[in-house]
Amino acid sequence: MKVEKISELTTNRLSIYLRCLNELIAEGAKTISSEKLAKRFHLNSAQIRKDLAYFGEFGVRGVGYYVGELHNHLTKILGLEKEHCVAIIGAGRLGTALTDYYGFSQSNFTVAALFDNDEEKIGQKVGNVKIFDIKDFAKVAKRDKIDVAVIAVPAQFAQSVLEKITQAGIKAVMNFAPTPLRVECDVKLKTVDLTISLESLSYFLAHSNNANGKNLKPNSTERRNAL
Amino acid sequence: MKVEKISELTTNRLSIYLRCLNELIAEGAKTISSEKLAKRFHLNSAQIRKDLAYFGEFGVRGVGYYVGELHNHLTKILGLEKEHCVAIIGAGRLGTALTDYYGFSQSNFTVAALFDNDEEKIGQKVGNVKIFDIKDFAKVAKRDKIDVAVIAVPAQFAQSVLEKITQAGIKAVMNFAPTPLRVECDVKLKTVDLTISLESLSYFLAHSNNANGKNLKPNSTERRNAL
DNA sequence: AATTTATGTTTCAAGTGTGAAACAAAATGA
DNA sequence: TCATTTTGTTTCACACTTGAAACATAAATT
Repeated sequence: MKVEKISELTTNRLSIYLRCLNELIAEGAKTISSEKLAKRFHLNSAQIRKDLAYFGEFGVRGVGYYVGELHNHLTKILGLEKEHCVAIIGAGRLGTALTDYYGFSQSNFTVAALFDNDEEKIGQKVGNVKIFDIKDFAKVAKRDKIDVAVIAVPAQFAQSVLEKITQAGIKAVMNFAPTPLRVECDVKLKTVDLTISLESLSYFLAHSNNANGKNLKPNSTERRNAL
Repeated sequence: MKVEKISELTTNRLSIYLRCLNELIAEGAKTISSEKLAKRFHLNSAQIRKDLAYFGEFGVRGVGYYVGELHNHLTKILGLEKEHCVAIIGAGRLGTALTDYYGFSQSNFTVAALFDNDEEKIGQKVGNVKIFDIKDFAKVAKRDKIDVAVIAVPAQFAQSVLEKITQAGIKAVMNFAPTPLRVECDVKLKTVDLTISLESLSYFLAHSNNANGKNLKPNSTERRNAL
């Protein structure tokens, strides 16, 4: 385990770099310099080098980075060389939608199980994924080697679901319930709050008078989100 | 239009406060002090007062805030007193899932139209929402008074879709395509990148050795996302 | 009228992230 | 061998957010 603390913004950028490399590989590029990478994908070359330098010396001075090699390094750094098994808790609209969301299947994340407390739903299937009783979470999670959980239940149940799954040993959780959750520090929680995002758009619409001229500078918080 | 620049983190917190007030209203509370609000919902009382003070004097010294009144103020500030009409571009899995996602219908956001370029899909319906040809976006958006667009198309088409909808006058866009997009400054773009979030979880799993003791301090970036 | 409560407002220190600049080191090519 | 390219690394200034502290102000209560 690396002891230096690496900012999440840094690791988010690693994801971006990996995507860029995928494009370059598809084009057959062999090497790329930080400068060219930055130019092409609207990034910052100094930051690319700094981000990568946290994890080792992957480049060759005078040459740049070997595309395939760097891709492998980033894949390893991000832990994407192994398959991750995902459980989705909540077999409602959002949960079932996420179950066959191409974004999961495309990458190294496989949805292995759905959970709900509705007896009508338990035992049914969404695509190939079976719906289990949330009471059996610990057992099923262990059996199916679940290492990532997605919370897609109504806000009022989210905290208790979170506690249940962390007690079962899950260390990585993505939360779609529009409520802040509290977790112990050895558990990683990512909350995706669509309500806040929508209301943020609404705020913008309410406070922008569309009279001012356009300009192309992207706004800074969006830049942070995007990179 | 307020001229002071208000941080997006501030407006995100306004959304949180609004949720808290909804709970309090449901319980029949009439007034609440910033201190009690903070204690109960794990917020910071000084920050609550500061955030609210950007927009006016809503509290009563010696009393606190009148719950219903503050709720109304926040609703207005966030522009949630009017209905917003949402168009979703991309009638794939994610797009159709979002279409009947309760999170949209519950609030003041109504999905008014779906768009796609697949002739098989055009003309069909998802729930009550009709799927239109993306070529007709400008026309339909004007007719149905669309003011928010959601991009749910594959990454490689996202930028061109974005340009099409901004040319039609849309000023608020939520992007689910896993790619950074460039917009003009008078357009608000929120990118929700589930891939980055997942890979961030993967990174955490790859770099945490689960040997260290637990502690309850929430990690700072999650706190920022949640509040 | 005096006390209490709690907001509105300002100020400040601490932490974090960004991006520019400078430069040594290493590899390539002429 | 020498010049060029580009990384790896350090340093610095700038900006932003947070949260604490201090205090005046206003309302309510005794």
